[in-house]
Order: sequence, then structure tokens, then C-alpha cells
Amino acid sequence: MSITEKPIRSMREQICDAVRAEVFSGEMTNDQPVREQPLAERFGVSRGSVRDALLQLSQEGVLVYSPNRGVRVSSPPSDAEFRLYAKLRKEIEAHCLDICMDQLTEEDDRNLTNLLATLEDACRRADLSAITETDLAMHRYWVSRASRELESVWLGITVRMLIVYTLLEDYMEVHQEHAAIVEAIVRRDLKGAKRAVNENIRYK
Amino acid sequence: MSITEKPIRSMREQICDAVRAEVFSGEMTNDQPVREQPLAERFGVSRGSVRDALLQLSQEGVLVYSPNRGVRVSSPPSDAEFRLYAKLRKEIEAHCLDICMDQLTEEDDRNLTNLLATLEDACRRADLSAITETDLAMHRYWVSRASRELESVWLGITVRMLIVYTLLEDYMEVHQEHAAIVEAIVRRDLKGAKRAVNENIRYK
DNA sequence: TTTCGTCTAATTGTTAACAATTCGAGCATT
DNA sequence: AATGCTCGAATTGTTAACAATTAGACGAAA
Repeated sequence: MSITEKPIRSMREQICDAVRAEVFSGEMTNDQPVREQPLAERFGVSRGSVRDALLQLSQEGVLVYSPNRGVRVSSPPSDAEFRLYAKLRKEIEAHCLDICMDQLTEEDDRNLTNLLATLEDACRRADLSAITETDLAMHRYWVSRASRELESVWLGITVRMLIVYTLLEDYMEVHQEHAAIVEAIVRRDLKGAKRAVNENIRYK
Repeated sequence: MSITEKPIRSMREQICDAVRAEVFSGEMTNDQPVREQPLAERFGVSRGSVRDALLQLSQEGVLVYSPNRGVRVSSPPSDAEFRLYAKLRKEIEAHCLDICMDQLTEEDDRNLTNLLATLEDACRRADLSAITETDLAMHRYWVSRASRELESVWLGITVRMLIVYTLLEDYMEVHQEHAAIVEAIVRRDLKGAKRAVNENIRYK
């Protein structure tokens, strides 16, 4: 276990992760209201903690908040907005690779390789929820390595792109593309990594 | 009074706005912890509402949250990050002008002109707090007109640029630049407006 | 039939008390 | 003096009860 590891996750973060995953997997449909009480009972906590989590997810863009009316699942962005998000995301991730590439350790390589294996498994099982989650975790890895501040901005953009319910024709292609990224990173090939990331983030 | 106007602001939003303004005006120094109880007493509400506000400001990037340790004022971004933020911001605002330019009404023109007058007054008084607040409000105007979703992303980027304590040499220049933007918008001159915005958002 | 008001159930907003955690002062030990 | 320990004050985290708001059902009147 690494020293920098933070095994404890606050209640709020756990709820955030769970709800976010359910939204991405399509278990919660767009515009469907998300109630506080049922979630509180499901997680065995009080409404206060759930409130905190829902508020944070609203700020992230996963949910939309209306005063006195609670939150609902966000609607997908327009095509024009989606293209803008993709452009911004490419620039952020390129910047992050610039920053973190030459300070990555062998442990980072191992972690990324493990994530890649998890992704491959999810692709084989055609488990859209797991694919999305692992995809997010991989990109998040190099972004968070570069800057905690940027990570927050990046997440807000990325979750909005993931709201769209994408039915992929070829799941294994997802794995291929990420394998190319990880290979380039392990080789410390900055240009190659940027190119691979650029090809992975598509304009829909 | 317009129908779409929302005169009521939730307690959380009021606290957010107040704390945000104080951070931008330099009244709260970097890395200084922000305690819940004093704020609660100041606003005459309970800690719960203050908690909500501080959590939201953390997500926005104005404050930094540490579990069990509360929040503190964010540190300014590095030069490289600042340049990236400026680039992203230019692209977002250009996109928003694209979207909203031809659906602006005469009332929007009046609102922008009023904001410009407020800005001019603040520049004359050399009131850095008011200048920052009005500057933010003006840019936010065309962003929010284009998309509520984008507004949230844009705010996260913009507040991080404003954390830096900028001591301007010529306050009236700020007014000049915004006057150029508003003039172009009132003329419905898309290219001119984009150019003026581009020149206003500087790489530090 | 349509429209308007009233009531009620469901839901969110707020509060105050209590639990858990952090951090530093002070002291004992080496 | 330096190190490690205990304790307590300050602070955040969580909870449950209460207040305020919303939305929909139900009628009454035009």
C-alpha cells in the first residue's frame, strides 16, 4: 500500500460515486427526479449527508438542482456543446500529459496497466457501467497527477460528455484505444500519448 | 420586471456570493482557513446552510476542502495553468457569443449597458472588489444567455483565474475594454465582439 | 367544460444537539 | 534539548425533528 494512498473516502464521496455511476450506466433516466429520503435509507445515513452529495453532483454537472424542487438527472448537451466540451477536454488532457509525463513513476505505470486490465475485462463482458467508470478513472489518473485544481474543471466537462447514452458498436475498440495510450505513456512518449488521447476523445 | 427574473436567491447563494466577493477582493488571504461558526453568526443562520455554501464554493474552486479540516482559500494557479484557463475561457465565451448573439433583445442591451455604467463607476472609485464583481457579472451575462450548463463550467475556470491578486496599473482601461465589447454586442457585430472579448481575457 | 381557489401529502430547507476528529499545549521520559 | 504521550479545546461530521415550500387532487363557481 502506497503512503500517498487515501483509503478512507468520506460518506459524501461514496454517495457521489455511487449515484454518478448509476447515472452513467443509464439506470437513472434523464429528467427523472432524485429524491433524498430513498437514497438516505439505501445508504443507511441521514438526509444531510445525501444532501451534501447531491449538491456536489449538481455542481459537477451530473444532476440539475432547482430550489425547493430537488435535483434531477442532467439532460445531454447539444451537439455544438458536445463538440466544444471535446475540444476543451483534449486541450486539458494534453496539458496534463505535458506536466506529469516526466514525473511518472513505475508504480504509476503499474496502476495504469491494472486499470487497463480492468477495462479490458469490462469490455469483454460488455458491461457499459464498468466501461464508463474505468474509462473515467484512467483519464482522471493523468489529470489528477498533473493538478488537483485542473482535475475539478476537467471532471465538470467530462461528466457532461458522459451524460449521453452512447451505445457502442464495438466495445473492444475502447480497450484498443486505451491500450495505445498506456503504451505511449509507459514509453514516456509524450507526442504519442497526446495523439492517442486525441483520437480517443471523439466528437461523438 | 421581467417574467424570467428570479428575485429570490436562496440562503446558500447569498452566502456564496458574499464569500466569493470577499475572496476576490483580497479580504481573505490565501491558505487562510474559513470557519463555519463565525460565518453562521455573521449571516444569522445555522452552520448547515454555511456548510452547503462552503461546499459549493469548494466545488467552484474558490475554496479548497480537506476532510475534517474545513476549507481554506485557494492558492493562485501556476503560470502555465493560468494560460490554459485563459485559452479555455476564450473558447467558451466565443462559443457563447456565437449561440446567443442573434437572440439578444433590447432589454439585454439595456442590462449590459447598466452593468457597464456600474463598472465605470467602480473603476473611477478604484474599488477593486466592485470591479472584479461587475467584470464577472458582465462576462457571465452572455455565457448564461447561451447555456446554463456551460455557465457552470465557465465559472469554475474563471474564478480560478480571479484568485490571483492583480494590481492593475490603469483601472479605466478595464472600462474601456468592456465598453468595446458592449458596443459590438449592441451592434450585433459577432466578429467584433469576439475580438474584443479575446483582447480582454489576457494571459496575465 | 374550464378555471380558479383550497386543502393535503410529499418533499426540500433549516435548525440545534450530539458524535467524531483534529491539533496543539503541557508534561514526562530519554 | 529532543521525543513521545495524554488530554482537552476547537472544529467538523452526522443526525433527527421541525418549518417552509411545492405539486397534485378535489370541488365550487362562471
